[in-house]
Amino acid sequence: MKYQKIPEATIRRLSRYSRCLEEMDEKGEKVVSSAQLANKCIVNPAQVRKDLAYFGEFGIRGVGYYVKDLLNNIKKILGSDKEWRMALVGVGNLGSSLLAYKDFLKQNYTIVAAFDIDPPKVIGRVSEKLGKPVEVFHINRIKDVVKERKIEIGLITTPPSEAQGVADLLVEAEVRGILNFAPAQITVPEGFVVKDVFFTTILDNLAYLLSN
Amino acid sequence: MKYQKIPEATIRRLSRYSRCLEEMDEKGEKVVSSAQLANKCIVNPAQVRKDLAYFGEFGIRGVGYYVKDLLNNIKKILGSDKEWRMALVGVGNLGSSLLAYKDFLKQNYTIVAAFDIDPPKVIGRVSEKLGKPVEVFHINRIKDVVKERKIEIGLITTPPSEAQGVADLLVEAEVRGILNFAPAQITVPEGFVVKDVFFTTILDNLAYLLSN
DNA sequence: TCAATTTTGTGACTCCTTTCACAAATTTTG
DNA sequence: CAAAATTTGTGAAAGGAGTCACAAAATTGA
Ligand SMILES: NC(=O)c1ccc[n+]([C@@H]2O[C@H](COP(=O)([O-])OP(=O)(O)OC[C@H]3O[C@@H](n4cnc5c(N)ncnc54)[C@H](O)[C@@H]3O)[C@@H](O)[C@H]2O)c1
Ligand SMILES: NC(=O)c1ccc[n+]([C@@H]2O[C@H](COP(=O)([O-])OP(=O)(O)OC[C@H]3O[C@@H](n4cnc5c(N)ncnc54)[C@H](O)[C@@H]3O)[C@@H](O)[C@H]2O)c1
Repeated sequence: MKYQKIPEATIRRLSRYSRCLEEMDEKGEKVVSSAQLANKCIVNPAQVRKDLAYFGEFGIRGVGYYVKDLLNNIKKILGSDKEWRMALVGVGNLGSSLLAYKDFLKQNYTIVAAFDIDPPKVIGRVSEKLGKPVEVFHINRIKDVVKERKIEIGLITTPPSEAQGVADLLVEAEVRGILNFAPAQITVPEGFVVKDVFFTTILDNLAYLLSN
Repeated sequence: MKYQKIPEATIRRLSRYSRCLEEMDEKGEKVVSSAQLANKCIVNPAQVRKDLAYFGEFGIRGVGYYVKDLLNNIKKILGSDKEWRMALVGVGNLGSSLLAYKDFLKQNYTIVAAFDIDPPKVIGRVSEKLGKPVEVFHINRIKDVVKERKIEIGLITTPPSEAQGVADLLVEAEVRGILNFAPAQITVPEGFVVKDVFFTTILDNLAYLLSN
């Protein structure tokens, strides 16, 4: 297998396979064929095999894939085998809900600090709903805390007008990955990555499909 | 311009153009070229023109596009010129945050009813933070209320184990569009549409990009 | 042991999307 | 008014991504 550029869609599907394999593993299923996995994930079986083939040969001809083994391999590929430490900026509506999101606990993504600019939200506040509470700091402490807590991903849940400013702070603090929930186009230097979660874009998409 | 199948990516970009044009309009900008719009949206100028050309000729050669006019046209294409009435199912963490999301008020998407299965969340409850409060009903009333309030889109914010069941109820109530936040693969009959918002998929994506 | 069966991995093909490049339309300038 | 400048709309080319089809590898069963 020689090197090729890997399509972004492949990565998205790997994440899907990962979720399905986890379910299968929980059910105690040992082996899965590309056809079964494809069926569960609603894709083409050849697509499953091709996606996996970008990264190696994980299956056994005539048999299929060992669920646990394939799951581990996919996690290693995605980098979701390691613990990712995240910071949340903007402890408002959405931010609070993310802080209280219990499933993060079960997964390899953890919010280890939160930031806000509004003193009432900051002073002594921790998110109580979690087993392990999350401290809320004033935004002006972001650089220190990021360094101290080895934060690698930032979640932006401030109003859109603040998003670029917050992104700049995260970049300055060398947080290389940003997940942006504010509906604003933000730009970061080479070497940094932003992924957007735009509810409205998805709703517009739905609206289009329903209208046509 | 003859009919062609329109790429999904084109629809996503139209939504992006729409957001940018709205900003420009607010700033009072009257005219925009494909190059300027492309620059703002970080795409290729030819892409902008081609995307628009699927639907008609909206520009003037040598001039560009009238901001207001183009914005209206894009909204008409997306179906985001009309009011969309939505129901939210699952008034937990995330659900409450969506109910309190003020920007929905400014936009053409409105949550007009919410549902839950947990009586304490239902009885007499309304979401107070909004100017116009949202009533929370017991899930067993969904069919009536959907009909009565002419609901066209459903938001699923229940635990993943309940997502398919809720989707089935929405389908039965003839809600043709579903926005699913629960990390579970749900299926609906022909003629219905599901869009997923999987936080973990996006985080996996970030993790992959940061690891490689 | 060997034929039949299963299922992977992958080259070739098809289909779809993006980018390029330029004629056509319009405005601006001299 | 004509030439220069601008910018759209679009056919053609290039580039990616998805599907097909089959050889290769492994298992099963007689
Ligand atoms: N609430 C939702 O369900 C929802 C849904 C989709 C998108 N969004 C988007 O998510 C973002 C947050 O939405 P929300 O409803 O939680 O808003 P919110 O107003 O409740 O919260 C915003 C928070 O950001 C803080 N903040 C403002 N400027 C800051 C800065 N410079 N540094 C640090 N913190 C700062 C505010 O103090 C506040 O606590 C918005 O951009 C919104 O458009 C929200
Ligand atoms: N909280 C977040 O920030 C977040 C982030 C990403 C994804 N999600 C996903 O969104 C979903 C909701 O998360 P949450 O944190 O709000 O959970 P939650 O437990 O706080 O809320 C779930 C709500 O659904 C209700 N419910 C359960 N079964 C129901 C049914 N059959 N019909 C109607 N209502 C029902 C419950 O009573 C509860 O109020 C989950 O699937 C979660 O994985 C949440």
